[in-house]
Amino acid sequence: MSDAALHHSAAPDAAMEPKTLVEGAYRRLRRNIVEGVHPPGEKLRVEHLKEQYDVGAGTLREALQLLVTDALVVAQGQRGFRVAPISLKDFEDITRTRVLIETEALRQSIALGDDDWEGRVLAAFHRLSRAEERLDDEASAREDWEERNRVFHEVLISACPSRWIQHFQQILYRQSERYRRLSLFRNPIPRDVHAEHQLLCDATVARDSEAACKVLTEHILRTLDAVRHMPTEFLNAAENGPKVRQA
Amino acid sequence: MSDAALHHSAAPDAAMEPKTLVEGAYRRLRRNIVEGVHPPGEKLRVEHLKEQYDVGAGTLREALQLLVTDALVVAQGQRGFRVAPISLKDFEDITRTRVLIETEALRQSIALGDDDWEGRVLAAFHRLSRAEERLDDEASAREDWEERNRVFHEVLISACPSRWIQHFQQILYRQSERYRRLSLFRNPIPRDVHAEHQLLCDATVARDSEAACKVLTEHILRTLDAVRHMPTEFLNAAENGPKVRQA
DNA sequence: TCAACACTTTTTCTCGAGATTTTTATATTT
DNA sequence: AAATATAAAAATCTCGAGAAAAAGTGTTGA
Repeated sequence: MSDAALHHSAAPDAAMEPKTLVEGAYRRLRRNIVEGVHPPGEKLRVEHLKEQYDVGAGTLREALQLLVTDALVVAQGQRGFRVAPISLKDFEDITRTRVLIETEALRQSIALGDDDWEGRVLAAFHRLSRAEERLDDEASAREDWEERNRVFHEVLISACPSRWIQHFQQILYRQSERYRRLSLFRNPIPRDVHAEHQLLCDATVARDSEAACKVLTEHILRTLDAVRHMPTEFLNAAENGPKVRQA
Repeated sequence: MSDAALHHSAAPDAAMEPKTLVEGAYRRLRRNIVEGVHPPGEKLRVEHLKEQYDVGAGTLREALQLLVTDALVVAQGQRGFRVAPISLKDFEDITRTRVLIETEALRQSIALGDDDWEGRVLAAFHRLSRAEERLDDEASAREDWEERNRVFHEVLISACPSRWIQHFQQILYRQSERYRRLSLFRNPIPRDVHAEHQLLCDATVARDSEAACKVLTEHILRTLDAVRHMPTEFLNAAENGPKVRQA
């Protein structure tokens, strides 16, 4: 279970702050891996990272083990840890599975969401739209956009009562984000993304399950295309070797 | 990610033996939790368990963290670890999500499986049937049956190319098994389970996706009924612990 | 009787150091 | 020069001890 326990977790995870050093290191590490600070395939040497994250070796190891089950880090027998590698095949898998999970979640959400949920959807969409307007101007807007995009997708399915589906959605979204951030390293976020979000928001509030799921599916698949057109170096140069070479 | 990393893991996890003490402790702990040796809600004190599992405190903590992400153990802030509690609501969620995941996996498996896969399905079914015959006679047959039932379900979807779907299926199957073992603590395995497996096997080898998924869905839902008719003490008396008072 | 406070005990959390294993570098031989 | 073998270096894995926090216990006072 990522950070918040699957059971009895009232508040969203990002809100409450870590109660333990392990959890703190876990979150910072996870963020840095998703954001590409630790690129795919990079060797994660405990001796070096303990200084960078300012925790003991054992503590850092525990945080790494948490990331192993999240599939963001792989543990190789007795040869330490390493950032999970990436591949087009893996991202295709992630994308298809995410479509399966997230459309089902949206379906349930639309069927069961109340007026309050509708309000939250509109609010999240509005916040996202505002961030999209600022994308070209300020450089720092990218981080805002990423955060608000995540929240928008989360709110969309927040009326889905299944904790497990939401859990799997979180895991897959994080995986997707890692790929997307790589593909958007140069390419800006295309204009029509906003239009897609608009359609998705409209169909959802109109309680049109089929239309909403259709839009969501295309929306998710669009990211796959972006990664497909990504320079191949990004995907294969990930198999970083013994001598760690920074990107 | 349970025990085998999601990426590049050639052999099934149960086959290869642990390369590290952490992984060994992780597997033994997981098995004991699924089998109910550590009942739901039980406090998992590191100081006591380190002797039972014959490893150091830090090592045991790492193993526990792995189980946290598997949702078999919950970590409570600074109040240690505890076996994940159970509830009928949770099991309904697990069951429905499992239907979603496992039917999709079966669909893909049927669509893409080759002759070799068909053979493995028949072989797994045969082994399971033999174990079912011995269920009444020998007492030790229960463990055999559990193992072969798991393998049968795994083989059914083994031709599904999605690593992520298989990963989620594994997690959910383990969760289900925990509940099933509780519900079967007294009640024996009913006779008609064999008939269901037979139907499932036949429809699968006949490449009849719709029929196979229908049978599989009913098969999974049947376990939910069994748990529903379970004495309520099992579900609520789970909040074990020294002198635990509910919040 | 019950609540609040201080004290003791237990448990968790964290860190640093030693033992294996893997990896790198060097030297020797064919 | 290539390949094997030996030695050195680095990193991992593991354990036990100390600091921080929680739970438990008993006493006092209204």
